[in-house]
Amino acid sequence: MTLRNFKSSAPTMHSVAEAAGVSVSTVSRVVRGHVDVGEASRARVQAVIEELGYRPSPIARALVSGHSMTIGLLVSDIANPFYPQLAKSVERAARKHGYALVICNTEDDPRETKKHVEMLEDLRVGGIVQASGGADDQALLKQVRDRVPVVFTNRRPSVEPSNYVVADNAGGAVALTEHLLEQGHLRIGFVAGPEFASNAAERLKGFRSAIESRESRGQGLLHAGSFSMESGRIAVQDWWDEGRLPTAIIGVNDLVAVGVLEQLMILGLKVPDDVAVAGFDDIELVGSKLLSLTSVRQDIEQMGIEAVKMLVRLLHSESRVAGVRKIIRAQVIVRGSTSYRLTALDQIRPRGRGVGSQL
Amino acid sequence: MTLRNFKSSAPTMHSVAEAAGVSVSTVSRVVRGHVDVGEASRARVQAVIEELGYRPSPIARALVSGHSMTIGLLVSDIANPFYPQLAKSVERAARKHGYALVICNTEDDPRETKKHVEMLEDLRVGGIVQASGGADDQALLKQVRDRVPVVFTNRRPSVEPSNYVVADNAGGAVALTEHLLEQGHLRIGFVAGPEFASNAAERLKGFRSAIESRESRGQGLLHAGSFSMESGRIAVQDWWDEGRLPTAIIGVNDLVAVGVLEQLMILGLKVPDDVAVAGFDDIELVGSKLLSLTSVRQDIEQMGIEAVKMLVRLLHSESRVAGVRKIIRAQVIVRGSTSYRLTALDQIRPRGRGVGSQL
DNA sequence: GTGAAAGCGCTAACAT
DNA sequence: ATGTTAGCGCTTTCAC
Repeated sequence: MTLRNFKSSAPTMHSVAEAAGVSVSTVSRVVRGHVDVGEASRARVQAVIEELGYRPSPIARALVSGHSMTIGLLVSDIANPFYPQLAKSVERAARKHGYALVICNTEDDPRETKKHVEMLEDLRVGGIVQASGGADDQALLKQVRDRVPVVFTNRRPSVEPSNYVVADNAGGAVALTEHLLEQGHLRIGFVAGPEFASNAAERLKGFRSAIESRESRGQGLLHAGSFSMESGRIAVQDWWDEGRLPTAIIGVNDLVAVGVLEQLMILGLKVPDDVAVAGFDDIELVGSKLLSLTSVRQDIEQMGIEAVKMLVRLLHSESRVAGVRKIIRAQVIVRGSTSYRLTALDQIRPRGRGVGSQL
Repeated sequence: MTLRNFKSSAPTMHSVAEAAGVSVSTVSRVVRGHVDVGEASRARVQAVIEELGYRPSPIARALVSGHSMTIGLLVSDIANPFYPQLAKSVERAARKHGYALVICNTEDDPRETKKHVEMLEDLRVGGIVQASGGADDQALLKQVRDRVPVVFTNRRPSVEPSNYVVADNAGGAVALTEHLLEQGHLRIGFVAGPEFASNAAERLKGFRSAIESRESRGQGLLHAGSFSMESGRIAVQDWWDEGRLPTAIIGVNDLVAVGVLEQLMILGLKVPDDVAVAGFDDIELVGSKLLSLTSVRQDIEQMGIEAVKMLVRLLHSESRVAGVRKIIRAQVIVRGSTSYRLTALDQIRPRGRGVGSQL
């Protein structure tokens, strides 16, 4: 009834304790589900918590414990459709484990990465999922030392030992290239990605090895590029200008492949009749009949789930094990862009070791 | 040199103070750029900070100040291409003001929204950008009371007074419909979105008013739907089955329009010859020559920037003003899907009051 | 089983 | 201009 008892701010542990007639430590125990609490107290505290609508402060918790229940996700470009799909999965999985997600755009710039990681450290994140690693993987690990566990995904890290979950990019590329060879293509073009991105490198490697295998009589053409549509368009135009357009073109990812499709259309060429086209990732869009793009599918959702699972396991294991890896299967989804026999009916060609060694 | 001085953890304000031979308050003043600090001390402290690589703890700051330098962004579905574009812009703008961004997926579910907002409150975010408001706008404002400023965007909130920055959806819809009418279309279909989404409602309203204007001799057809491709496909199929397919179809957003395109293709119909198609948002993808979709562009980047700007202004103004609004111009980007005279050359038809009253 | 007390890294009076 | 002190809301010994 006193005037000074005016505080209308959010209930704290203190106010709960007061209202329940116990000490804050008891409330703390109840909140954390500790065992050493009498039934009577527990019930009373629970009731008060309910009544007051008390919610523990994650900030205070983070300050004292050194951990916020947060995970950081590093992506090069959230506007690239692949990443939102991954982010969605990671967010879901993280939340299932009680973690909130902070997404950071690195733009594949080491300085940006560094700044973001500093911020994540300051936020006392429980762990970091790096989905767009590159040349600075080493620096990242050095920066966080053993303070924050890191799981790489999408792109295999360039440093060992490290924890990662990536798709069998090379295997997928081999399967895809073989599919194209089987279709009778002899001149196959590959629009590559940036060299610092290991997924791009592995896809290229798989392509090369398939082309160079002794059963193959195919010839490979290469064009440098990035992960953008623009990159695909440029490659096609260049090849066209040089008068040596391949009869089949692989984009290092679906965005590039879409760029390829676009430029081919502009040139008045038919897909797959004149040129077959395929990509990687099987992002949602390209499965549409409008594009009907053959693509190497990596289960993006599974990748996100596994990455979080790995991170959480790392978090809970006191020993800072490093070197946990998991390989996700990659399978070729054959669609109209590489096979004109296909109309409504798409085929699936499984592939990849899909083993997942677990140290 | 003592053994116990082993602590290798991150430098704190305390350790900086010690090393610089001053008190923590002085360090705090230096860090915050306070004026009342002697040149000598300031220099010494700066040097030590540099040397130790000290970074202030945002968590401790948040605990004492009640604010983390964070902004929450609520979106219905991060995998919908519109939102990553918005998120990117919001993140950039937020960071420019020193804020980090936390993205939350509400799935247009009030319960999810509520839970996420609770989390954001507990995180002591400086403000919230709600990009997917709906029936629960009222509840959201009630939940945060005056604790956290909220700016609505994309969808105009259903409650007044409130702060928002949205596009001139109705105006854009009118302009788009008029464009279709000018093209000679008399039966125009509109695939609507969920009723709780005001942007969808306003687009429909604009469509209706254009159709019903006295100059128009057009007839409007309506099909209920959501914001998904599926929604567009179903509408087309239904109309087709009923034998009353319009000669022009507007999707409530680009995703729906793409679904429309897809189903038309499956039915073997030509765009724009048999049916013209248009959408809203002008997301990056649909500008591609592959789709060449006519769309009502709202400057997504500008929308994000303005939303953050508004939020920051709200944050800095002690008075909790409510009722700040801004309307973004909407313009019809005419492409091949509604005009077969167009090939490489796209036209722009500006529209919208584009005023932006500013209370 | 429960409480008292120290302290996480800061900011903000209030001294001086 | 600078130092001292009291918290912010919690967890965590350590007593009892």
